[in-house]
Amino acid sequence: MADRDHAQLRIAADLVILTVRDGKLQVLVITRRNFPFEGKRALPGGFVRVGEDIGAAAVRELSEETGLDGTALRLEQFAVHGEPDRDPRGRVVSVPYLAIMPDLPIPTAGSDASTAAWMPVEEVRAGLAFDHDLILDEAVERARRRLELTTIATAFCPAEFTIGDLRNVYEVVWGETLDPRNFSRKVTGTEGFVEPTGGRRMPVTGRPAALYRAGGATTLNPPILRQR
Amino acid sequence: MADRDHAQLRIAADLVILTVRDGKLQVLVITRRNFPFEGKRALPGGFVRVGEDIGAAAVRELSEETGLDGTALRLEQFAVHGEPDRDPRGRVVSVPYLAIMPDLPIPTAGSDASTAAWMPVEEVRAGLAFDHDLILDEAVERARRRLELTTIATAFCPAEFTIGDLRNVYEVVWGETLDPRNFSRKVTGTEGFVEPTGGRRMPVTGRPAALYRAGGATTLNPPILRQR
DNA sequence: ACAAAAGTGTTAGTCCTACACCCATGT
DNA sequence: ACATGGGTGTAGGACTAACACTTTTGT
Repeated sequence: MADRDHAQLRIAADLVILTVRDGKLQVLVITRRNFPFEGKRALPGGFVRVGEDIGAAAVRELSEETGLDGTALRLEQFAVHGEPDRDPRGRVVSVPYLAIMPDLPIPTAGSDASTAAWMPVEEVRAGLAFDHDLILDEAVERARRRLELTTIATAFCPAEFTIGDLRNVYEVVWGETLDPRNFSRKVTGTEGFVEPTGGRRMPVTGRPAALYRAGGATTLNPPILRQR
Repeated sequence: MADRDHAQLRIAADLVILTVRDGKLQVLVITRRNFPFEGKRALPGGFVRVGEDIGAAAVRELSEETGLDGTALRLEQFAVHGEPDRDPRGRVVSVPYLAIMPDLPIPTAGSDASTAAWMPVEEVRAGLAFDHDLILDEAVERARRRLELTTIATAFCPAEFTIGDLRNVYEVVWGETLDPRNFSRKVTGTEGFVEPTGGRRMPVTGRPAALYRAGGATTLNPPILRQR
């Protein structure tokens, strides 16, 4: 019935951390220092330890490889990849996590961390180690859907942001332009999406924009749907 | 860095197979014959073999335990559970799959299969082995969302069905009643959701209903949203 | 004739889109 | 004054919910 020869089976927790930076959707990647795919870019992540929870492993690996604090992020797990030959080291089942964060500098922490960097999703596409290109694509599609139905877009923004900042997130992630007037109304009219802080921000030129912080709601009703 | 003591780590593929039967949402469960939780109900599933794809293992276990052919089902993988102590036999990471099928009798195939049966979700709730109650809840919530955005409801129905049958699926899975008139228009007005077969079905009493088959579309645009 | 289920018409409301227009600032 | 981005008003269309009403059968 159950076979016992599982010596080589391991679980890896991998992370797709997305941000909007320089007007582009960017992903946090590291450069591998070891076999296999040495020198190639890959998603941050690593093996789950004995007795360690998978989500905890994701947070730990993120910290070790990039210096970021994963406990502050909403990590969302999505579909695993476990094809028997996806890793030349043996059977490795990858459990991927998606998180979204504002454009912060990567703390160039200790040993491993020096190679972590933001890279535009378009640039790394088809260039990552393992099946990480596929995992990245699935994460991006998931993030796009999440913008439709949840308030996660605020996670791309700093603590205080303008409606224009938020619209920029949607435009960059979806790759389409939105009407600023209608978007503004839709966001401010949705209970719990954003709350005015009372502050304002002066643009280089133009009328000052009101500042907002993320509201308490997590789901968006009605949803903000993409054009099809 | 990576530790090597993974002797006990195994992957299990578990299945949540849902149907609508006797006006209730039902799930396919087996009765366990072995340690642990012997005699308790559980979701069908079992350990992935060396060199075996996880999805293939799900199909194989479904066939072994229930006699059903999983290749005919759209299996959809959702969030894994890998807490270190979720299985008394050691570290087992469960990869759950959701599938939806019409109300068919369970083939009482060979040895293991005799215990497989449909059970109403409400009746098995809080009574399953391992953390299968939790996995079931997540699967049901996922199925509910799928009805909103995809044409998956037709998978609950036999090859030919009436609009009333389809409405009954929504009502049972969502646990709310829908207006038959508006539902009928919404479904027949959505390109690719259902196609008329030309046939009719006579109810016990009342006007005959036109028969339909599933159309080619998989996503539902516009979606059919639940009341909030 | 009646009950029951299927299906059509209609109306009022909500939401979305497009775009004209006004607002507030730096240069 | 003018360019620029922020924001409001508004009209037309699409979609929805609610429900009166008609159709088609078995008894």
